[in-house]
Order: sequence, then C-alpha cells, then structure tokens
Amino acid sequence: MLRTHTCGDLRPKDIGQEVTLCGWVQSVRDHGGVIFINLRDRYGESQVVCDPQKDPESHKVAEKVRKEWVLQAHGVVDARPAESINPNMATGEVEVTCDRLVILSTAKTPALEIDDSKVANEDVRMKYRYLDLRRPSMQRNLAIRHNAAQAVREYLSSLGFLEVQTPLLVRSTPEGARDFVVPSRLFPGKFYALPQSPQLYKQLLMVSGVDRYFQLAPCFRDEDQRADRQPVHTQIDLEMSFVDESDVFCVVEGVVKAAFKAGADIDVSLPFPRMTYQEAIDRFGLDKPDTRFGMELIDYTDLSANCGFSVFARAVENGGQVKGLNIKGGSSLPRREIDELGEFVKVYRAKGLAWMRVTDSGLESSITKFFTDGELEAIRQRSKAEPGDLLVFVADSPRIVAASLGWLRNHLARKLDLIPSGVFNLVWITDFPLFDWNEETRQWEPMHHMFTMPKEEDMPFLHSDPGRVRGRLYDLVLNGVELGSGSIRINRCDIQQEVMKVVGMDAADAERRFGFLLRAFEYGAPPHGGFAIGFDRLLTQIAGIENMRDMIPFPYNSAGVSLVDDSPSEIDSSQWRELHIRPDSVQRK
RNA sequence: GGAGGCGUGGUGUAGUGGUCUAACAUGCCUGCCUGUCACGCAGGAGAUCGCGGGUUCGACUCCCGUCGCUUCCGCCA
Repeated sequence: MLRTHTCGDLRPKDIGQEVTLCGWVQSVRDHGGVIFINLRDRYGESQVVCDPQKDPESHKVAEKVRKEWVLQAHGVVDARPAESINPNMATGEVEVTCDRLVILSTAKTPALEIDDSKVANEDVRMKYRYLDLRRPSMQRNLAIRHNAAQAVREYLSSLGFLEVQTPLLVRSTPEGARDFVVPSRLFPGKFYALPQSPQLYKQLLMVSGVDRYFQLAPCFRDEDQRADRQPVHTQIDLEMSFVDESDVFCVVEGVVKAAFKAGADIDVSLPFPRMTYQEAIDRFGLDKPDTRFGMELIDYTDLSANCGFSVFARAVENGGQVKGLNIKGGSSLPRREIDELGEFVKVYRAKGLAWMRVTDSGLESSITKFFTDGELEAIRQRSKAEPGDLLVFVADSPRIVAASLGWLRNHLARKLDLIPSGVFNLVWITDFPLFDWNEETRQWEPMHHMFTMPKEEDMPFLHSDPGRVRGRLYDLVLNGVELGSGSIRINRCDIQQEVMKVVGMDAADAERRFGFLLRAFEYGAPPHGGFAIGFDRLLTQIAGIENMRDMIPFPYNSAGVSLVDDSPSEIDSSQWRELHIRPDSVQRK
C-alpha cells in the first residue's frame, strides 16, 4: 500500500506515529511560510502541514500543489496547538507534519466544484460524474446503497432464501412496458430483450423447487423517464412457495426494516398497517396515499345530486362524483393562488376547481348562490369547516376526481408545510382490482400482470363483471411513494386460461408469449407468491433525499441518455450488417 | 406525443427595453502573508448572455422558431 492510514483515520491516540496518507487536495492554505493542505479521500479529510523550517523540500513541493491533485504525504502525527483544534473535523485534533510530499498525479481545474454546498447543474454533474461522486454526500449515498444491499442479502439469506441470477437476454413480451431489444447475430431477424423484471423466471424457479428465491435484479424498461423512474433500475426481487399474503408481508417487512437500519440507522416499526385499494382511493384519491398528514378527501356526491349548481348536479347525473378538501386556514390564500390550484388540477383533467371561503358569517364564494342555506350548512358540517378554512371541490368522473384531488392534496401538503419530517409511514395497499379497463383498446388489461391470482370470492364475476374482480395483489407504499408490488400467483392452468380469456388472449397468443411458463406449470407448480421492491426508490427514502439519481452511481438523464459515455451512440455500418439490421431511413444519419 | 420552468465567465447566481463597454460569489493565474481550516490581503485573466430569426432608434431583457437540461400529463403490468 502507498498509505498507512486513510484521511479519516487519525486521532489523538495516533500522536507520535509516522504515517503516510494518500488523497486528493481539498484545499491549500499558503501562509507564505507554513502551508496547510487538506487531503481528502473516501474516509475523510486530514490536515497536512508543510513547514519550510522543518522540511524545506516538501514545502517547496507544496507551493506547486493545486486543488484535486493526488498526493502522498509522509510525516508524523502531531497534536494541534489547543487554539488550532478544529471541532468541525473528525481529525481536527491532530495534523500530519509533513517531511515528504509526493505528487502522484496533477489535475486540471475541476469542471465542477467538489463541494456539497455548491452543487452544479444536473447535466454538468452527469458528464463529470466521477468528479460529482467525489463529494462527501455522494460518497455517503454509495455507502448507504452498499450497506442496505448487504443487509438485505444477509437478512434474506438468514431466512433460507437463495440468491439466484436470472438471464439478462430474454424473450420479448409485447404487453406491459416497451422492451429494450438486442439483435441476434446468429439468428437473422431475431432479437433478445432485456428483462423488464425477472417475473417469469422467478416463477420457473418456484416450479424448480427453489422455494425461496431473491435477487437484486437489474430491470430494463424503454419508457419515458420521470424523476423517480430510470430506464434501468434495481429491484429487490423475491418469490416464495407455499405461502399466502401474510407470509410475503412478513418477509418484505423484515427486508425493509433491515435496509433502513443498515442504511441510515432508522428503526421502522412492524408490522406495517394495511389498507385496501378502495379505502386508499376513497380517502386519499391515490393508490399510494401519503398518510403523514390529514386533509383527507370529503365526499359531497349525495349532497350535490339535486343541488342548484349545475356543474355539480350534472357530474353526479353522469355517474360522477363531487369531492373536495378542507384546506385548514386556507381562506387567507390570495385569489391568484387559489386560481393556481385550479390550474394544478387541470393537469389531471379536472375541468376546474370550485371553492368556498369559510367565514364567521358562513360560506362565501361566487357559487354559494346556487345552493340553498340547508345545502350550504350540510356542506359546512360535512367538511367540519371552521372560519378561516377554504373548501375546494372537483366534480367529475370518479377517476378524475380521485386523481386530481389526490395530487392536489399532496401538492398542498408541501406548499403549506403539513408534512412532518422524520416520519416513515409504510402501509400495505391490498385488494387491487385484477383488471383495468383500457378505453382506447376497449379491452380489459391486467392491472399488475397476467399471473395474479384472483380473490377466491370474486372468481364468479371473472366473466360477468371483470371490473369487480379483485386480485391477490398488493403494493407497499412509503410516504406516498410506491415502493413495490407483488401478488400471489396463479398456479392452476384452468384459472390461468380464464384470466387470459378476460384480457382477450387466445391460446395461440399465450403459447407464443409465455408458453414456456404455462408448460412448466403443467409439471407440478407449487402455490407461490412474491414481491419486488424498487431498490432505488427505497434508498432515496432511506437517505432522505429528493433526487433518485443521487442514489444511482451512473444514472441516465430524463431523455434516457447516459451523459458519462454519451450513450446511446451510433454503431458502425459493419455492426449493422453483422446484426442483420439497418436503419429505417438512410438519411437519418 | 403534449404542457410548464430554466439556459448569462470553469462552476453557481444577479440583472426583466437604454450609463450592461454585463454584476456578485466561488474557482483560475500572479504577488504578499508562519497557525489556517469557506484562511486573509492586493492585483489580473476569463462571457460574442444556448443557437437562429423577428419587433424596436436600441434586445441578456419582448415575440417566433430551434436545441439542451429539468418537472409534470400521456406512457410506465
């Protein structure tokens, strides 16, 4: 080793020792005589002192040194004079009096400052990710990631889970997300796909008798990005045989607890509360409710059915709902900001946002004239409205009402600072519908995937009323973020065929897409179920940061470009030929 | 595919029609300084204000287009 200690090691107990440190120059303070160099590595920072009277040679070297040069410093650990102790530094009680300073590498002026208090723009950070990652907070994020991953592996291993790798070149499945696709050289016109998840493979492993499987699995989806979505993400993927929901919950709860503990020394309490999908939608508008604050949705549909306000009445007449929020103390919001809330809900296709201010003399708004006193009183009571509050309403289809108010609720909570810090509300959302009606294709689609077991008691409605069928399907939600989802799978061919019928898939389709799995199920498939935790999202929560990309060593930008290596990139014409493919338009260089 | 926000020295920002011949911080260079630690002090270099077009006597500033980054809707089982 070129060093005896790291830059974070030295303490008063080391005083008198001869040491050699290696690291990057964080700062140089040249006092004309003595020069102080702060040397930084992953472990911390140490002060190296170059005194011309003690060692003119190293002082001469130190005069040349610049930020981010890589140095090797040899010397003796000394106690700092009492008045020079730096309490803000872990190594602040000591310093290395340098008697040999070696320049291991010089450096250009860094393209961004290595300083947590001066963070550059995202594109600059991505292009120079290796510099960005030198920042202590990013080093911490890498460590959190490692520690959490390690704890997850350890915990699951202790429960008898086997980590099994599944292939990264797999069969393309057209339903669900768009596949990333890899052309085959040996089979002209054929393609592999990168897996969206190891779903089918982990079910095969259950048929194989693996019984308890897990994997920190890379998953690929060629869809448009979001702040919390990457083209490649990592799942803590797991699957178990001979289980029901409670068995899966128990394991996942332990995994999450272990990750929080190892990643940030946070204790989450078990078990996580459960809430049905319907309750989440009714009370919070979203299937990923943030339960850290109140302001739940209030249902005025029954009061609105026959009211004089035609916007409300007509919505109800058309099978819609009228729901709203009571924004405590919100009547002080200026008109302009209320109008902004109206703009906010329009993004979710609400046509508008009605509102009433609550004053000492009752409800006040331009629409109160359409309501009778009795109706206004009923609204006031149902809202538990007090003077100073602001009531807002959306009248529309249940789907639009729920989404617009649900997101408005989250938006307001941030805006009005209603969210307590340091709270981690983990909640299971259960009993999701098995199918989702796709208005465009006018077909039922699986809400989760094709292999989710319907709830026993809803089985009779499989064909008569698919929308009513709930699946043995569950999500884990943390502070309004969907951490992952899972289900108990179908292990019987007859049920599988019924489900495929509902979503309009015939036997030939099924055979072509995942015949290999159906065939496997003919050879003795154990009842099984599992879960997949979005590891990057979990880490973002554990680290308490905003940007998921900060938890990913080399992330992609919002256009799916990797700025470090500037991929995707063009390939040589020889590669095109070798892969038996060609660009769809030659002009498109 | 659609909508919003942003784009000004290496980096982060200010400047919203005219002394802007572009400011501040930090970084960079030179000099001074023996106890600093966001060292200090003095001096200096560094920006055709993303790009193209338009409006105007005059554009960093307004308009249109375009590119890039970002957030959201669609999409993402």
